[in-house]
Amino acid sequence: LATQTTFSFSSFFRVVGRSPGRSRRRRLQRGSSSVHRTNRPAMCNNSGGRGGAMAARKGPWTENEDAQLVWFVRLLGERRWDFLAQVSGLRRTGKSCRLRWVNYLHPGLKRGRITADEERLILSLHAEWGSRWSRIARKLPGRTDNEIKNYWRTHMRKKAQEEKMLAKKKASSSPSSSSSSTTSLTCSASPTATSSSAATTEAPQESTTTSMDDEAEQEATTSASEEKKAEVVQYCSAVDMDQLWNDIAASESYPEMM
DNA sequence: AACGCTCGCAACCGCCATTGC
DNA sequence: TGCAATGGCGGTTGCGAGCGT
Repeated sequence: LATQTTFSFSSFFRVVGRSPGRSRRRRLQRGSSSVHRTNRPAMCNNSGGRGGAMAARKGPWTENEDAQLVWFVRLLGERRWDFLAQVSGLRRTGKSCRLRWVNYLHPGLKRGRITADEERLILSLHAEWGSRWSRIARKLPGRTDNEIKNYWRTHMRKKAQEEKMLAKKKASSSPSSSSSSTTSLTCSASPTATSSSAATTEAPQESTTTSMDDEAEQEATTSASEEKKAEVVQYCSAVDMDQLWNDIAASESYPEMM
């Protein structure tokens, strides 16, 4: 069980002591097979990796993982995701941590349905920029590129279906049909957008898919990691975070000190 | 109640640009 | 200047909920 500790205090200082950024580590995600295309809770090997590095977890995030990630992001800031993933003890890749934070945990996120205004904006921006989702997302505060992308896919699917229907109708009816029928679809509010007030409501934190293994494991390790967290807090609160990063940067000059 | 279908969304993958040694 | 690490981005997948039959 000791090897499965959710937070490794010693590794924190070991890593802080050396370079948090550029470890001579092989890329985690490259070259991994596409077999694991699943959201199921699963442990899956990374290709390569440091000596003794644990396999990165995949699948849905648990509440504990979320809490841990939030805690460490607040501590270290929204940067150096790979480092954060290492020191947090989360058995996730930096990419995964970043994604989770950006798409789900970020405090500025607006939950709820896309409003009619937002939809109009998305449509116009998409017409202008195409599938530049992150760019579009920047124009919609509180919305993520993933969210907009998903919305657009659904929207376009609907649109495609409706246009198919219209085309069928046209084909079956006389050729002299009315002309304005198709255009109303693109820029009007979708049926879903009518309840625009829903956007402001705080979505309940999902507690969904915590597997039995996870629960048992987390229960066993939570208290221990809490203690360790407290120690880290003590360490980190004693130092200004900029100071901390400066220290880390300075330590990078002596990578083999540890 | 059981089944199948659709939708919404979280999370993954691979590619690529950037950064730093 | 080249290479490796990292992060950002767009595309894709699969699960679960909701709904109709």
